[in-house]
Amino acid sequence: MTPNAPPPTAPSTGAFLLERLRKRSDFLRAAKAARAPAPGFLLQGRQRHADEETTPGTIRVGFTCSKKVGNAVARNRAKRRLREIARLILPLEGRPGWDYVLVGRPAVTAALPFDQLKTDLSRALKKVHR
RNA sequence: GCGGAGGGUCGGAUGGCCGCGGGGCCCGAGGCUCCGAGGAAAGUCCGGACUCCCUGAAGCAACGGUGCCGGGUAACGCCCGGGCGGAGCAAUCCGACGGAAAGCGCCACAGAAAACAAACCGCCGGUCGUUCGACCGGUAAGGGUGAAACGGUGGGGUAAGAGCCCACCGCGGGACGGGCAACCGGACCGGCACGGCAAGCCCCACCGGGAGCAAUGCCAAAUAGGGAUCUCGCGGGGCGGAUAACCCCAGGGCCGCUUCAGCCCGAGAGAUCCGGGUUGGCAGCUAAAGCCAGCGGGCGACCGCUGGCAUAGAGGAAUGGUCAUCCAUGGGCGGGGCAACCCGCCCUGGACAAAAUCCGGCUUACAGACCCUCCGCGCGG
RNA sequence: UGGGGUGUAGCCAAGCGGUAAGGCAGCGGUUUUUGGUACCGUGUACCGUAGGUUCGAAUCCUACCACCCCAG
Repeated sequence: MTPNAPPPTAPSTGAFLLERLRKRSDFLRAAKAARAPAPGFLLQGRQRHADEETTPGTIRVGFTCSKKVGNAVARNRAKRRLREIARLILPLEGRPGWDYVLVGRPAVTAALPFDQLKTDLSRALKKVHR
């Protein structure tokens, strides 16, 4: 009964520390950089400059769900799902020294199957890294 | 049983794996353990608590709000009870419900006339006149217009009419009685005088300083123009040796105005101290006019006493992701049964809406389930 | 958290108690060989939604909805 049941995909080791974006200016800088649309969300990403006062080698990530996504319940749910895929995928496939921003979309971010969101994030990351 | 009225409660459950915020413990990387959204957390429409700002008190003015009466409350525009008006057979529900004889304003079109009495067609009398009619006077019953036309119906009366007179109804006043009051009843009197709109201005009564937890306080870091305190000094006159003390007279400023009280300034110089905006951290920050139970008072809102409980505190903002089973819901298939329905399997899939300083209300949204009380009709006893 | 504003035809809009201007666009016509221009004519409004006040509401009042802006 237990032969499959692989270990969970979450990296318990924490190869790279995830940090949260908190300043508006960081979000604005990320918005001007490369972007990769996905069915359930929009990914923005960029490599930080050396002169920015951040701990190098960390991956930073932010989440945005505007009023277009819906009311507070819908926005919170979309942000939680985005946060969850970021927690599962970014430590494995993200690049240290980069900032990422995930933007929620109305209806679909909360409705798509969870596995599809994860594979979409992997694909979008490859696109942004080019 | 059918139909209806009012009120209340709940608003998925359990578990596995991986996570999030906060508290506590372990020496630490890290681990263990406990707690972690709502009845509306919402809209931000009212009322407060709490902070900071503003010389104080009284009166006036302005502005804003409330608006039948009484009570409850920290307070309210909320709640309870009562009155009045309206809807309903009823339970019950609804009502911005003070004042139009303080004043101003408005009432389109139609109509003779729209608020103060008047008179277009009429009706009646008189004069003139061949008829049609003209003029003078009386009248407001009839006609027509309008949302609204100056009491209604009947009778008497009259030249024709009219509260001119009478009866009933309406209206106004009202001794007296009931009620804390709103208000209710009302002998009797008046003969009709008083159109509507105050969610038009307004009048009356009552209430109200301003800003808001991004308030405000503290700490640390890095940088330029300002303020506070103290000392010296400071208008005119009197007294005096005196820039001292005391007294008198002035000037300016401090709440929108006035009065009273009070305070400050009034030549500058020196010394000391502080602030402002930026970034980060800490506090404010969760014990709340709190919740539950019992007893007592009150028609009730609610109040009092006793006992018990400790119940989210984030800060680009935690309370989740995913899977399984069950429950509610909807659908399909099969079986049993006359039927209502029952059993099994499969699929579907969970109302509204998420704390942001806290509390009392209001308003709005809400799949479904359950409970209590009452009313009408039918049937049975 | 607090404050302010807007909503009228497909678009821009006036009107603030008495039955909804104007312009652009649209449609039809005249002029032109045709198109454009010019001229003439014409349709289109539950006045954001729902109640209320009033004889009468786009206008006044109340609640709600949507959008926009401002301050710390």
